[in-house]
Amino acid sequence: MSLRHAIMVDLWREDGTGYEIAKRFQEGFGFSWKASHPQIYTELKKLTDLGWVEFKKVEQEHKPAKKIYTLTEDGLEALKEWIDTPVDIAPIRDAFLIKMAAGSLATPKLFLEEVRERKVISDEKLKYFKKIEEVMQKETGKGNPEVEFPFLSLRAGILTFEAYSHWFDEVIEYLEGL
Amino acid sequence: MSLRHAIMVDLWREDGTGYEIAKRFQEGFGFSWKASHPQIYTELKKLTDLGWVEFKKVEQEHKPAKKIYTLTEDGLEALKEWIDTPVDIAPIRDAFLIKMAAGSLATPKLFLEEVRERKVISDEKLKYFKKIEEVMQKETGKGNPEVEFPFLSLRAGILTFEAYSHWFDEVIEYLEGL
DNA sequence: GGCGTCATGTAAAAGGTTACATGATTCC
DNA sequence: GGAATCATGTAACCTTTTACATGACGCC
Repeated sequence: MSLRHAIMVDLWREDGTGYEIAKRFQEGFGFSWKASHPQIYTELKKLTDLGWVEFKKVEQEHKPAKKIYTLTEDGLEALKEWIDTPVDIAPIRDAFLIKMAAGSLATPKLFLEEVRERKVISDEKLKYFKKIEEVMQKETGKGNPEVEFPFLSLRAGILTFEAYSHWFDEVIEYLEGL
Repeated sequence: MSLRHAIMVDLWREDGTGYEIAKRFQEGFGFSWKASHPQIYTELKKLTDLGWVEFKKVEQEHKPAKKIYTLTEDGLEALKEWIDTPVDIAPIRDAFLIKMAAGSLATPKLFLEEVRERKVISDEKLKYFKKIEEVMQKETGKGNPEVEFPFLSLRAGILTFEAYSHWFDEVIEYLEGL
């Protein structure tokens, strides 16, 4: 049940509508979670029933009304409790690694194309992360845990995407030499 | 629907019972997929109905009868087709990264403990991967695609777990200095 | 006229986990 | 006596995705 807590952390950092949360999550939410909008609306309703979040309805002209959600005191307590409880290690489920293991069954040209595309996308993400890193390092509040922890979370993304980048190079080198 | 293809790749590499496939998958199946036994038995039934795998029933003394599954010709064709079709990039869903982003809400002692435990487990896995790597490098058939592709798949595991190892060091250094 | 953005949701289907069920053997 | 290994499966539940549904505005 980590979606619940991912939403709570997101709201803890900044209030927002379901729509805004969904947008942040589609881009990977601080590089750590992915979720779609129906999932988020459903979970926000459950969290409201629990009293862990609450919302203010805001009418808008020329736009549909929106609900701005906030984490409650109870929600913050529940979140702290969750953070102090160890979580399971995330299972690896990457279909591309299955394909790699059976790469000898692939049409080499198509496979090389897919690898190259992946490297481009992966490197773009890495570049984006590094840009954020730079901004964070210049930020006032350096040394402040509320800046340092998200920074470390970002570092996980940077280090893993750097690893991917090197891996793609190894794969491309092999495929080009075939 | 990657579980299906993960099972097919597994059977393509070596015939086996549902029980054996489940065992390999619990350990991460070549570091790329995780699945539980009810899921595998269910999928094997579907694959049998499709004619993509078949089994021989083998009676055993002092042990329950077992079904040894094999990939069929049709199954191999379907697998090749899948491999030539690009797959989506795997979403990141790591609850621990959520916790990291909100680490300032944690009880430092408990958090540091969890990170240290994770580093130990992660480094053990890395050591295990590196042992396999060594064995593979000495293997006859070096240069053979059926050895090289699984090797590259393993390399993905090694590079990402090395990245994790460095990341844990960064995190531990910060937490110890708090 | 169609697409993208803002903004909410419901419903059905697919994918995955956990609990239940059985039963013999071997090892501590 | 209890736990682990081998070997199969079903059923209930939870999680996630995809499709459906609505509606106004601005842009090309």
